[in-house]
Amino acid sequence: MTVQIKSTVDQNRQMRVTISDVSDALGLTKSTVSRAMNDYPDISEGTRLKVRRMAEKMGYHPLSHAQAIRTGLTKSLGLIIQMADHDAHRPFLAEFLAGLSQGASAEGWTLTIAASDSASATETVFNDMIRNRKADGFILPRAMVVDPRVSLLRNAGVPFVLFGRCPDQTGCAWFDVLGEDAMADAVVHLAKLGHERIGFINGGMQYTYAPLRRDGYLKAMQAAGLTPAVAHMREGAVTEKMGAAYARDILRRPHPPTAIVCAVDKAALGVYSAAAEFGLKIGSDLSVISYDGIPEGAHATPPLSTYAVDYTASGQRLSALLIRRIKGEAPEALRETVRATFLDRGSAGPPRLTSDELMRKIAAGGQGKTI
Amino acid sequence: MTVQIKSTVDQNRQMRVTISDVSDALGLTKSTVSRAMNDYPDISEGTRLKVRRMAEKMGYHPLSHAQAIRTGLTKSLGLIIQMADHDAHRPFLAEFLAGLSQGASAEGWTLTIAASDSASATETVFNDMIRNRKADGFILPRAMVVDPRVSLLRNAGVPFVLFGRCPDQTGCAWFDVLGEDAMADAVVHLAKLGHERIGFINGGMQYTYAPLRRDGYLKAMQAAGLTPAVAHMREGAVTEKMGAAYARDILRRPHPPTAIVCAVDKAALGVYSAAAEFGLKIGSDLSVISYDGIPEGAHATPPLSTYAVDYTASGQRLSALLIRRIKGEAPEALRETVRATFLDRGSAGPPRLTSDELMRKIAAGGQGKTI
DNA sequence: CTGATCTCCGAAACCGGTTTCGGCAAGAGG
DNA sequence: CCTCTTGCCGAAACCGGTTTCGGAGATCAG
Repeated sequence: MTVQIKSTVDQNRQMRVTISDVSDALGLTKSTVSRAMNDYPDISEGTRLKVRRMAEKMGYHPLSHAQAIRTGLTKSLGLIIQMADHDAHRPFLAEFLAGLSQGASAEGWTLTIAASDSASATETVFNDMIRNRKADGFILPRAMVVDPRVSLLRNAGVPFVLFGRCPDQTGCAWFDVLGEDAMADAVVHLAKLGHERIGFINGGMQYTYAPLRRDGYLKAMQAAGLTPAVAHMREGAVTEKMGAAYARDILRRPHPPTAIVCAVDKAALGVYSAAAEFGLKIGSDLSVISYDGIPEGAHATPPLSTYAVDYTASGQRLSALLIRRIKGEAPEALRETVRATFLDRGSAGPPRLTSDELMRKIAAGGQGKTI
Repeated sequence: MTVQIKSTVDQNRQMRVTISDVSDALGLTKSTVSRAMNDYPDISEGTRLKVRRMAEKMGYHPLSHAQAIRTGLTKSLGLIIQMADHDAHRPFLAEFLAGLSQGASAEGWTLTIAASDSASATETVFNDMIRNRKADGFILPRAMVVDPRVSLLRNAGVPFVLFGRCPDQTGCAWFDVLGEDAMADAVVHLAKLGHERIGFINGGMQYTYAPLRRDGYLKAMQAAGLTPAVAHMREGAVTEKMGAAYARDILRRPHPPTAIVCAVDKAALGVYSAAAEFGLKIGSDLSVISYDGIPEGAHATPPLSTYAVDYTASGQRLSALLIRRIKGEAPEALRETVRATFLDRGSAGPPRLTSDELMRKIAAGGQGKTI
């Protein structure tokens, strides 16, 4: 039974070149080679080079598990996927993972992942991975306003990097996309087109991005001399269904907006279907600008104008930052933000209808579609 | 700089209970404890129990990295995500990963993942992970008719498990869902409803599931006394767009089918849009039964009747099988298949139109929608 | 009662690295 | 010329486990 495995292991064992192979080839000791590889100061430049070259030539890569038992570092990054989360980010999971893994393997690190169904399970999984040294640090996707993961890790003294910013910044490193700038740009864009009543549908308020995007929207409205109407603002839409419900709600108000900014693409697609119910044409009767860059947006009619996030690149940066964090850099030095890129695709145009025309159309369309 | 990390490691180090702690507590040696934990035959039942109990009580879990340097086994499963693949399986990635990670952690193993953009990159990534012992075995999603991953791993003597069956079965363990049975059931179901002309749109022919599902369709057609028409069969549709194109193509033929079986949900959604173009009502003018169980199917109108796959459960089984494979069980003993579960949701009903009526409707609808 | 066999465990080597300690030789200073 | 550093490296311990080897004590056959 075990024979088969043994032979496999032996095969690989023969193939592998160990530190002793390198030291023997050079007439040095293991310790010298080790220190040369790890840039110890008490190794002369000459031997450091000799060792490096020989290691390269022989194809020597130190076995991370062997290093781990002494150093305590596995050279692996941990990611825990919370299945309880709504699937708003699922479409990007593959890209995100690819980015993370690329960023990790660029430095010779690996990505270890686990999943959990509930918040309490998440805690267990974290503790388990920490205790058994499955990962040297963690990537925390979707920073939350109250984030139990942060307190747990901060508390345990384990390095981590957030995807998204953090209210209590102490000890937090992060990477984030400036959603507030995107929302502000969207308002400016729409204002330039001539829109005056611009609505806003925000995403999940438990995430830190939501208040930021709302502030971006509000600031830009004020800067453009427009008054944001409470009647035109909603929050908590992370699915198409919720987006549609909020859009219907907003559009039925007395002086409906001619444009709606969405914090999340899924919600924007909901706006599309609400508009369809009312017989409104997106891009002329009602303009929409959104945020995320999900593939479905490109296939909608008209294609959704949106501020797209590069999730692959984000993953890469997060891995890079986390590795530096694990290596000891201060969290304050490990905070990066980038701007989303605007994809102007046709769901935003100059307003065509007056307030009254819009109201009439909505009233008429709304009747036909009452469920 | 390093101080912070050191303290962290030290903290964890204090917390961890090592094998020596256990052996000291019992007045035994490390070697005895080790053998007791690993069920060596030369340990008496009494001490084995004493050791086990003390280990449990003290919370001792052997450090997998420490074991790895002697045994060569990391206790981690590898998964390489091919980004070049079309995104037909992306919606399930999260569920699949959750299943894999659950199956792994149930045995105290972990899941290490990497991504690659191209087929050649995949080979590099595999070799890298094998050489550096990042994983003891691999899960290969989406078995292909000609699968370079299989030859690579077979060749390197590294254990693996396929998601999907394999033409050259030597040394292959697998888990698969019986797509052929689902396709056959779909045909039977439609035939019972009264359909006689049933079309078939297959998925990507590079995957092993495609020929299987086609055979399932063909066999059931013959068994039902129906003649499958070449004009009503297409293959290679893995996206909504392709499904729509093929459906248009099939429906424009002289005697169009009253029902279409799809090997992939995405393609079925394409059939929906093609039907809409022709003014055909799904579920009455045109029936559709598909396979996969993607969430979008439930939200389509009418909801898509489909044979759903439980990707979480599949992942769990795959992990379990791979672990047993790594532990030395013969691949022949590690082959499992399950049936998909039919979700009868309303996209399949009795045929309403005669062949001529259908043709007329299609001809009329087709003109209005020419692009 | 003795010798052979079997059970069960301890001692020590080992896996592949890292890290501490100490010492040799060359260079600096007096 | 002699001492004191300093630079550089080897020897050996160590990390947390596994595995080989051998031997003490119990059991059994003669």
